[in-house]
Amino acid sequence: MANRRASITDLAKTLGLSPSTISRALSDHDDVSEATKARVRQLAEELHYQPNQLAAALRRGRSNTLGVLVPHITGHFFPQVVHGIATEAAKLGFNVMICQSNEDSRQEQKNIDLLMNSQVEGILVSLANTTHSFGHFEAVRQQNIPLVFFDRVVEDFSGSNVSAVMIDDYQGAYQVVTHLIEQGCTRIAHFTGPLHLNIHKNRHQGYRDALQAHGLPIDDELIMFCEMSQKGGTAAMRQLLKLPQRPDAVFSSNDLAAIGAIQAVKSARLRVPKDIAVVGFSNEMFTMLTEPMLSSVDQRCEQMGKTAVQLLQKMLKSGPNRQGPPKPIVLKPKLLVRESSQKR
Amino acid sequence: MANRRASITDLAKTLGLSPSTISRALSDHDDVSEATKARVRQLAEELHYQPNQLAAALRRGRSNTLGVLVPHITGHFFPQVVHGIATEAAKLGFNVMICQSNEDSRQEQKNIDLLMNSQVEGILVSLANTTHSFGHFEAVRQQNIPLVFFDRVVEDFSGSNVSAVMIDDYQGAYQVVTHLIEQGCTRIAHFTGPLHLNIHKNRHQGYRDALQAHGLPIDDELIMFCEMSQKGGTAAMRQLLKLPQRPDAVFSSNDLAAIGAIQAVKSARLRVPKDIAVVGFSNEMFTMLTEPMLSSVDQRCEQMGKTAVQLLQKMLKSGPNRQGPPKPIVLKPKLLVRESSQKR
DNA sequence: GTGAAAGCGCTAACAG
DNA sequence: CTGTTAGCGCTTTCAC
Repeated sequence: MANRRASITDLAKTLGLSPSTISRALSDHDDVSEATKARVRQLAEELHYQPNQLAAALRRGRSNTLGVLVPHITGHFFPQVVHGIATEAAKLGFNVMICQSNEDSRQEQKNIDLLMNSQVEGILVSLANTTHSFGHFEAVRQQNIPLVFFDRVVEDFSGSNVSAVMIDDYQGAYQVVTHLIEQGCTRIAHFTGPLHLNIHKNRHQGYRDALQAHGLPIDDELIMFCEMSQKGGTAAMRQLLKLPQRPDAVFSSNDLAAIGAIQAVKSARLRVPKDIAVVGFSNEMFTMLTEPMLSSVDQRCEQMGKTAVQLLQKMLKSGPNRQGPPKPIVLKPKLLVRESSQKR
Repeated sequence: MANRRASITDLAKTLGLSPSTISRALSDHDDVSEATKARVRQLAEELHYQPNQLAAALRRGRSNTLGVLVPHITGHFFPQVVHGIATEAAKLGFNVMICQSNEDSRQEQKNIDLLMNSQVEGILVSLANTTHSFGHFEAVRQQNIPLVFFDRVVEDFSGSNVSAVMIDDYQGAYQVVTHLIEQGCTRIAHFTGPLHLNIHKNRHQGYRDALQAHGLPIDDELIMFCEMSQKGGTAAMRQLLKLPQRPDAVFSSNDLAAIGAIQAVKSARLRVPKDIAVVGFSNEMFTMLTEPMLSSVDQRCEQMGKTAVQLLQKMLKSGPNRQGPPKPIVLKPKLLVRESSQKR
């Protein structure tokens, strides 16, 4: 019963015209008479004609589709970025095909192949955290398909059609610590995850440099390598509270651990921010819900998605023969000061 | 410089074989000799041959792609569902094309067209909240493209290839209220949004029926039509606390308003759950972060996505000529009792 | 202003 | 086991 859709050939036959004319009329080509266009359009309407993008794409060699590959679509960050990507892509007239690597390098590779097979015109990728070799991007580079890494990028993978969008974690951390110092804090602790991950490395460096720039010592005692979860934050804070001289502030590399810290402070009958100020990182939705509300750093997730698409389009437009690869774009993060770090 | 990809024709020429043989070899067809297959595969490997899905899809008449249309990819619910969809689709060998309606009926319509033009094999939709007419789904139905609505469904839109996946809001609400009653609560308030929205209507009805089933009166004073935000919840709670006889529990139709209620209770120097028990709805991530942790109802978002894809595949397999439309699937929600509603 | 013809890359029926 | 042929639906020269 499959009601086959009307094709250009069908329209052509019905109107006694040639397929070429129909095609031209539908794409509002200049050299088709208005009269003909009108007839064609009307019949198309009547028959609910739907152009077959597959065929058009095949013929044109352009699919009008962008490929997106993210580790997953859960949590806070990736959905937001994907939202930014989808929105911007739609605005520029691209379709979007989305794949998840599930943090698995093997799946990442398969999905890259899949996207290339699907003839996407460009690819946006955030790396799986298990990815350490980049052979699968070699093919993309060779085919000169524009490739934009975002957030989790390959630093030493360049090419005339490869670029990246990141957020300046260093800068964000630096701002946080400066802000805490301005609030009068002098013993500022830092919660961080493993430093082989870029985000932690950079945030940590921002922390150190900001302290030094303001003439404050770096006290290893105050640097906690902890699991960046609520529990991890609570545990780390408990330990800090046992120090002979406890800290007067905590900068946590994410919001979850910051919340954990706040809870530990509270249950030790101390107050945030009076006794200990706390700042997180990422501006998760729940930062507005805690008591006190948590200061944090906004990562401009949506902006990142949007920027990545724009960058891709720029590469698409200029073609691969421009002067050198496009410069990576580094977004400025935004410190949001809320109750948890405002002493007065 | 665009390094054109190797095509089947290229392989054929190089090996002195016909395209058909190459095609068959690559798809591991039975009637190609192992020797030939080996040669073909090796050359394909060497040349980094990538099959052109567009061409294959056009020829086969099957694109292997599912279309997804959601209001947006933000917040908690939709990203989760999309994640479920993407994961299950990948498992079943489908690509996924994702569009956002931005809660706009007009965009919804355009995106439906887009998906159909892209020759998707099936469509998964959650309606924009501004959609009140359904003409744009008419075309989908006529073309017999399997269509699955999820969460926000069209109730009176049926067809041999149309179905739906929902969650049983009524049941969830009923469970909540029963649980509160079992905790000894007798004056249970309800925060709800406008009742023309299905989710609110059903949750509200579950509330009423559970009260009645346990012989408790329905007190209009305790039913608060409020903005379902944190602020809205706080405001509503403040009002309730002014009543001569205040409630001993609140069932909020979402988590955000529930958090607001908790904050109001706390700042009135009353205790949750001792004085007033609170339960939300949706099991947002932040329910684990509040003090006390918020009891809520899990909507099985990922499961919903997964189920929707499975349902779609079933329709795809059985074809449009089965006996009647597939039955809508109603998922059972899961009450999660946490601190905010446990009296002992 | 319109038509004829060719072909994007692949697959499937049919023939040997 | 392999090749020939035809064509999915569309666009785009090139003619008229």
